[in-house]
Amino acid sequence: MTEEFHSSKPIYLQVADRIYSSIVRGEISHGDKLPSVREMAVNMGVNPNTIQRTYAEIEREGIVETKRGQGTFVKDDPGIVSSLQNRMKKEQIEAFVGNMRELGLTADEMVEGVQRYFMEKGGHAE
Amino acid sequence: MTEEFHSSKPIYLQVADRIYSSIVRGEISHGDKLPSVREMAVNMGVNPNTIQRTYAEIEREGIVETKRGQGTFVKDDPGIVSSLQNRMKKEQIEAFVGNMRELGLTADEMVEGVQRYFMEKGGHAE
Amino acid sequence: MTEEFHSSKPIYLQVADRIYSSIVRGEISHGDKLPSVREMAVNMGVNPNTIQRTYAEIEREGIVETKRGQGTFVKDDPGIVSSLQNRMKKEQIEAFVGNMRELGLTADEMVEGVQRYFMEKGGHAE
Amino acid sequence: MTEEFHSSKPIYLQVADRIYSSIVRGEISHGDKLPSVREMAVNMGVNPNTIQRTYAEIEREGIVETKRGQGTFVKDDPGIVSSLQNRMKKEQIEAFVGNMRELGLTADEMVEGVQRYFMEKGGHAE
DNA sequence: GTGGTCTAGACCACA
DNA sequence: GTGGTCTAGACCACG
Repeated sequence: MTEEFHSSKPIYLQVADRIYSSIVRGEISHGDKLPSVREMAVNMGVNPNTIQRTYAEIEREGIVETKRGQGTFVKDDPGIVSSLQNRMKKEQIEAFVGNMRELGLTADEMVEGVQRYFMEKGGHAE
Repeated sequence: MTEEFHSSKPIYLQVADRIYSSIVRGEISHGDKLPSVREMAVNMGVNPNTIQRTYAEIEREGIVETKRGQGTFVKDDPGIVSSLQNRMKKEQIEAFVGNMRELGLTADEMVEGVQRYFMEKGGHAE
Repeated sequence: MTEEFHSSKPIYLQVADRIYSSIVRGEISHGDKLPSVREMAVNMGVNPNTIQRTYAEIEREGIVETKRGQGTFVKDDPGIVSSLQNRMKKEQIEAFVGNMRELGLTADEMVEGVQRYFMEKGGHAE
Repeated sequence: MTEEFHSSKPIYLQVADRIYSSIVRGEISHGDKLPSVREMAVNMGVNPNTIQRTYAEIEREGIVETKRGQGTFVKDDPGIVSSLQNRMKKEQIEAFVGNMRELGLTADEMVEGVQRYFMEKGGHAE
């Protein structure tokens, strides 16, 4: 099940993003074990070193902890999910607002822009 | 007036963003001449090679054209501004929605998130 | 009574440190029997293999001896405690002085640093 | 000028320690450029990837910043040296006190231990 | 089995 | 030239 990576963002960060998404979506829960480095490497079709780097990164960010000889686990803290979601949500909004502001847009125009996006897509509420 | 560039985005693209902002905000109009590569390089405190690359990039995107021996000019097309703004706006919104969707958020939650951002900031209109 | 181990130091050495502490503090005396590997493993909440390794290590260091079929005992030598304490103390001081010297600090500054540490902690004598 | 690394601590962290020492001792000042990754790798007799990791680590710790295409520089902040020294000094003292306390030693005994160390070494004030 | 480190050598974008 | 990423393959300590 090899995957592909397109963005210019480093693969090890793209993998981190996927893991974050899985956690936020509830596909992985607090306390769960992540696949081993080697296993994940095979799944993703990348080198184990790349996954190693991913795991080191998300551990540094405090989302995950490694238990020696046992593996890498999502921190067993029930608040980790909402905390992570809020953090990522905030980051996205701030980036979005900052960029739109540079285009000379007002708050109302930003909100309206997002609303219109969904209207034009019709009932595409996935 | 040396500036500083911190983002991980390449400097030459950050410079392009600034130029786009200036155009969209009306500080530069269609048909206007951009500063020479060397002049801009001094203003920005970066290497002329970097500005060269910026100009090549925004020319490639069709925003600007080079007249030999005269310099680089914003295309003398009255619609260029709104066209540029619309394109960038659309890009921002699509990226934003895509990212937020990955966090498992609904359309309503996205809109609400942006609105709340401005409420919490209060009269912080910069 | 499961415990937790955070330090980057190997768990089997952390367990050894605890045993050394117990001996030096007099909680265990020369000639005393240590808990069995399995018992200790349960107490510490770690794998028996890990304790096995701990016992091998402290035996190798001459603090403990294994009597076949009977268990692991602290050597029945009255001088073992002060000897162990002196050795560990010396190791700590040498490491400390070496590290501080690398920071360009003088002997006086080292002594003063330790003294000040306790002053600032005030009556925080645990 | 190949060097050797003995400690069980990873090489990339030992290199970091050396750089920190150089900064604290004033051999490198704020704003100075560090040797390039490749150059340092040759000096230290290790693989460039290892140095890369060192540089990434000390950048993450805020001691150093990289200017794209130019190199890695000690942050141009006059307070960086004393700040770094204080941080490392504090770390050393806390570790030392913690370890000595585990040996059942009192504050006075710790101070005395360090003082005696220097006395026995005689006028060995390097 | 697990994660962590290291080497070798390659390729890339950036300035 | 610089730092950053990635692969391939190896070795290690730990549990």
